[in-house]
Amino acid sequence: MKITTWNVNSLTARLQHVQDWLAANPVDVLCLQELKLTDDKFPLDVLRGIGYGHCAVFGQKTYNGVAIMSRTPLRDVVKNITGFEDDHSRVIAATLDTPDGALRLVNGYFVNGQAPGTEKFDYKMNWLRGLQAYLRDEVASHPRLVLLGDFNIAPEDRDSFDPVGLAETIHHTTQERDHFRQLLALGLVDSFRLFEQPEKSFSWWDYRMLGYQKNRGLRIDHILVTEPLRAAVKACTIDRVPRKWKQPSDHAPVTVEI
DNA sequence: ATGGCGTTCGCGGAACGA
Repeated sequence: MKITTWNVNSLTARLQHVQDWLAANPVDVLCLQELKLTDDKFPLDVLRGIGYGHCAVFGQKTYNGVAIMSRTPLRDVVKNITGFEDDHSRVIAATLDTPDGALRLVNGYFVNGQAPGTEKFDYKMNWLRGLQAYLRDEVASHPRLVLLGDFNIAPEDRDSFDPVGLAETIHHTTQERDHFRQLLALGLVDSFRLFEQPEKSFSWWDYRMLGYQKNRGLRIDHILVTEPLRAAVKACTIDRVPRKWKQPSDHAPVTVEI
């Protein structure tokens, strides 16, 4: 079972890349962030045509928007964070039935937060508090749970190309990293760090300043799994190939094999 | 670096991203 997270930075602009990537990487589930389209514009016919006919979609015009695309049926879809009022479409959860039992998927496009001291950063902190409370309940009721998406947090110094120069800036602040650790404390593990990984492994690179070419990136897209799944995780990899394509998303897809 | 680059909306340039 392969499950992928990918911030596509507009599904409209990236639909061909999604199709091309899935043709080469026929994963079981693809979780998308930053759809930047409303539900009625979601290209279900195209995706059904390439084998992903089971889609849970939570779109929004221009900004945000998340979806779970699956080869097999999804059930018990929940949109946004239960108990946290939010105007943005940032979270969608669904259950996938597998031969090994039910798998709860929680796909999130975490708040960016702009910079510490701004209203957007305060929103990020409140949002993270809401997510944590929600996930405490979700983890309790779903032993086999995967939390994945664009976290907009570089959890450790090794997840940034410039941890010294960018210390305490957005994605690197102590407050954001505390929130990441608190998610782990709910009983989740960062699947990427279960394996030996190349140094300077990142999932996002700035479009500007030759960010990708110089590997000036951050690892901010993550796949966390609950403890009962830990032993079942076979691999977690970042695919930099589509970042080299023409007009790419600034994020790379991250895949876990369970 | 207050930059750059890309997407959206909409038709100029602002908002937003990270």
